[in-house]
Amino acid sequence: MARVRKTRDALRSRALQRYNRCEGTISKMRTTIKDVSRVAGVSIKTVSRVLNKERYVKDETRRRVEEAVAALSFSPSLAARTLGGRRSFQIALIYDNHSPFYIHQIQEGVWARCREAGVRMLAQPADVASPTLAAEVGGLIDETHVDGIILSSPVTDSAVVLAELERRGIPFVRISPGTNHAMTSSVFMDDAQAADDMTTHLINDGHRRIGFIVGHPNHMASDQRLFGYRRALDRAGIAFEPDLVRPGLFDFASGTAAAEALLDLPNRPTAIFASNDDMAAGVLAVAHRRDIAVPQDLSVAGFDDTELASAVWPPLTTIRQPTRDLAYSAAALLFEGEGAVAHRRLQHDLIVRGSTAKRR
Amino acid sequence: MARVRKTRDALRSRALQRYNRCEGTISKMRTTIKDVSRVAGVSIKTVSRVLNKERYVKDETRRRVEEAVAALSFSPSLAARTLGGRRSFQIALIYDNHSPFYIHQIQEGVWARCREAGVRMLAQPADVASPTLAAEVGGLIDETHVDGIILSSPVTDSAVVLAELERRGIPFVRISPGTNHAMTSSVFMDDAQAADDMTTHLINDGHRRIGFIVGHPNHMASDQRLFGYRRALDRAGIAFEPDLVRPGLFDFASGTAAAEALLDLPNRPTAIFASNDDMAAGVLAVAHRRDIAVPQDLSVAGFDDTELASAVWPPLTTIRQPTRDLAYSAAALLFEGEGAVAHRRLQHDLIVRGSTAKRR
DNA sequence: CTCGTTTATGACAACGATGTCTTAAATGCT
DNA sequence: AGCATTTAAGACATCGTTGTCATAAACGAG
Repeated sequence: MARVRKTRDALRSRALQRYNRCEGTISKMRTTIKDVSRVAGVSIKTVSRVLNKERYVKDETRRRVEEAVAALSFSPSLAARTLGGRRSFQIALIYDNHSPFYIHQIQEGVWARCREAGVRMLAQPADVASPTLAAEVGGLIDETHVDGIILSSPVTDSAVVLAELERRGIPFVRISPGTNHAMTSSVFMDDAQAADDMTTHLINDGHRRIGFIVGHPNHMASDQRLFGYRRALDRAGIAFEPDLVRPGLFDFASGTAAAEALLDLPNRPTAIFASNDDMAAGVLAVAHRRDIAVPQDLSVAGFDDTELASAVWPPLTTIRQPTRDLAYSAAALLFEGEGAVAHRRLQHDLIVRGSTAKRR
Repeated sequence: MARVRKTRDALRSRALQRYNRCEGTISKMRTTIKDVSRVAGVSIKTVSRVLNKERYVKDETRRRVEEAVAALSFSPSLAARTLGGRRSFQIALIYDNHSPFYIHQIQEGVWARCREAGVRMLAQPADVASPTLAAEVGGLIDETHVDGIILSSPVTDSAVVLAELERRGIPFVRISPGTNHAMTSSVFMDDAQAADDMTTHLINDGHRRIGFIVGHPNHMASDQRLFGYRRALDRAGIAFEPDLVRPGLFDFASGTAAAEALLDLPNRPTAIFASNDDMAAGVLAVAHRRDIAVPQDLSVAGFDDTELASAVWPPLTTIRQPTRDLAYSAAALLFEGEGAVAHRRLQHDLIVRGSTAKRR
């Protein structure tokens, strides 16, 4: 007998379970669009229309739905919207950068614009050197269905990542890319011009022997800044001396190492221009240690104008890179871009503080 | 006639559309579990079992499925898993902290543990002062179905947020909470003891007049550190002087302001202990500006051992707060905790660098 | 050898939205 | 008034997984 009724019993038990789940106990079920539709007295599709600000909803109906949404403090499930619809309301920010200050500003800028758009930002650290990077990015896209991607340097210039994104046809914007500027959407500043400006400033202060600390080789901006430094020297008719240029990695330690080398030179420079603030802070530390007065005996300049620049002594003359605004604009481009390739250049500023002075 | 066949025509057209979408053109459709099941020659449910490492799958079958997954480089849709299942494979990290470096370490730690667990981390900035904070957190949970939440100070001590989380019964772990320690899971260090250690170190160096800069009033850790400072003074039999204690906000600017006030005192302190590194950097700047030699004429101590501590001159004597490890442990607790309340205390270290010395 | 377990797998509903199609009502035009 | 068009709203399939249940095969004990 038991066997004969198996199916029917199963159905009954299923209904019972549902009953228990829904009404038998204090319900822990989530609030769904169905609840809203019931309260507002319309179909779920109409609620969906209101949620998505679609046309063809009577003002009166819209009002009723909005009231119901507020009354239930309903937030639609992103998972369901993603699965059913064509948008995921999420974008990813991919970065591989070891300056916490820089990353903080990038995150802040992207996040601010996402918030305005009602879109969630997925912050995704990465490793440009990893052989599986492209696969990871692909996996990220498959898993999350993100609507778009923002790349921060140096991921901006990873050929495999760019190829993966192109292949999938997913919209993306690059922040301060170094390569193939024209082919994809990007926001950037003129790194070469900025470095040129700073170098020129030092030259105008009477410096002739200006040390330069290059940035991380993974970052294309490093080349640009070196290029600007050389261009300014050329224009001023100052011969380029390879000895005055030292490699760095954008971090404090490499800044100190480079500074040691530069200050060990028999004919040492009267000014040192580091490709970012962290390394400039390293230069300051070495100068202090050697009792070289800054700026009297040595001018020191940085680049980026991160919080660090104002937190050291003396505060750094530096280039204000509009990092947060670059990030904000990148997100804006993604949302407004409609898939078209677009570019946005932002202005930099030369910030003169106490770490540089006229040569004595 | 047209009317009579409406339904049938509709069905036909629907089938046609499906045909076009699936096979008519170069397919841009995502790879799904269905594709994997076809390649592996099993049902989708079996693929699901392999994906979730469930029991009752033959080794041979498991192997075949894994091969298919690899061959198609398949990544399951998080949206679908979330909707269909009971987990979302996502947790949220909520913070409101204005020290970029601190946040960076927190993010890094949580992210590292999430990566190991195959879970995505949603970094969510917030504003503890916002009246809508609880609603925003609730909305976040509804939207994303996160499996758990990690709170970083000072959100750790927002009563409305805690109430919202309790009400929903969602697992959460607090990093360095200030209140109700025992009632919820948390990871922390002993802020009072750490401040006591540092103060004692300064006392042992012969200092008697020790200035103290309090942290941001929103952070409970600020009180703890002040408490530790007083406790050490008491034990050493040094009278507490209210004039030597100044308010701060955990940022560079408030550090300089407090330092100015302290160094303006007729009988100025021979050491200043700031509640974090940013403010200690502010003290260093003021000392430099006034030509007060550090550490000869003034010892300066910080707290946190952020990157900043080693990037200023002289490098700061400070407390190494295991920020990254706290964050990592918080995530670990969330994953292993099984809903039970648990705690983890991590050790701090006193890091002696060049900014402090014996009193002359 | 038979019967109860354990192991292994599949069929099918469900999750909570959006997309497509249908239909009714309101509106505009002759 | 009659018809086409626009506006408004609902029915139902669908997205890609997991949960539940059913069931066949393999195994172990009597």
